[in-house]
Amino acid sequence: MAERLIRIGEVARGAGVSVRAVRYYEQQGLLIAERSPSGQRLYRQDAVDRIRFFQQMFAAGLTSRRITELLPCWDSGHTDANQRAMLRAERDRVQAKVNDLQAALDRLDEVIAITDTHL
Amino acid sequence: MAERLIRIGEVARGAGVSVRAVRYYEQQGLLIAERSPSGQRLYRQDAVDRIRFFQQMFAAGLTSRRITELLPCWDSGHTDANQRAMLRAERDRVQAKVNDLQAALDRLDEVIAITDTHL
DNA sequence: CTAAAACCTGACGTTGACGTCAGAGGCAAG
DNA sequence: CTTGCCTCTGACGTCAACGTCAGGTTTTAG
Repeated sequence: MAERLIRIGEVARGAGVSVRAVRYYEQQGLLIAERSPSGQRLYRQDAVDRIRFFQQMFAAGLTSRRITELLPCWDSGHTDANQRAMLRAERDRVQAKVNDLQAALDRLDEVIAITDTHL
Repeated sequence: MAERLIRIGEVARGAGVSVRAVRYYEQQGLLIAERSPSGQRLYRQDAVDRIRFFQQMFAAGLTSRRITELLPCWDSGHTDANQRAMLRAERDRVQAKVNDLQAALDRLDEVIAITDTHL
């Protein structure tokens, strides 16, 4: 059977983002949609997963520009030297951020422990 | 001996931030400075450590407003119920962020491993 | 058939932590 | 004394990922 296409509202609800966000992703070249004869955007089911993936990368601090540059790595599984360098750079950056956050978390836990002592 | 006071440039260099940033912290109520007769800001040595601490909290996603609300917890070691709730909320938020970042990191490592296979 | 709900394209507004520029004063060295 | 760096107070600019509003079309439910 032909693939069932869904409209933007369903995609947004499915991925837990706003309709505006989905349009924004298209504007940034992250997510291309087909169009119905009347001009409405039509998506395949996997658009939901792609958006969830975008959210994950956004949370990791990657910009939409960087994601567009790295999308072929996921879609084709192949990379050039430049993309590999970017991947490693982002990986290292995220790793450093995890370390920073963990340190901050420790300081928060520290003061929580101290103040709880005074109960 | 009386405490040696330093000017804003030295503070900024010591903490690795811009002079503008230090002024901004004062504007947000994070860091109060004495003033010289001519109006220049004068800081104690520990201002550098305080700024490093601010940077750590900023990196963890706390706003300057939230930090001002929680500063007494560090300065006095005492908290009220409201502050304890905020501390735990921030701790949980940071913990969740660490988890998200770790998941993103895993996905990056995943694609790096795959693309390295194709060398 | 009609009204509500969903969709469309601009386009301006928001938030936080600063960057940057303008114009003016302050401070140690030579 | 003047050169040059540091500091001051506004105040507007920046960036990213959307939020929000306006004004109009389309789809759907009854």
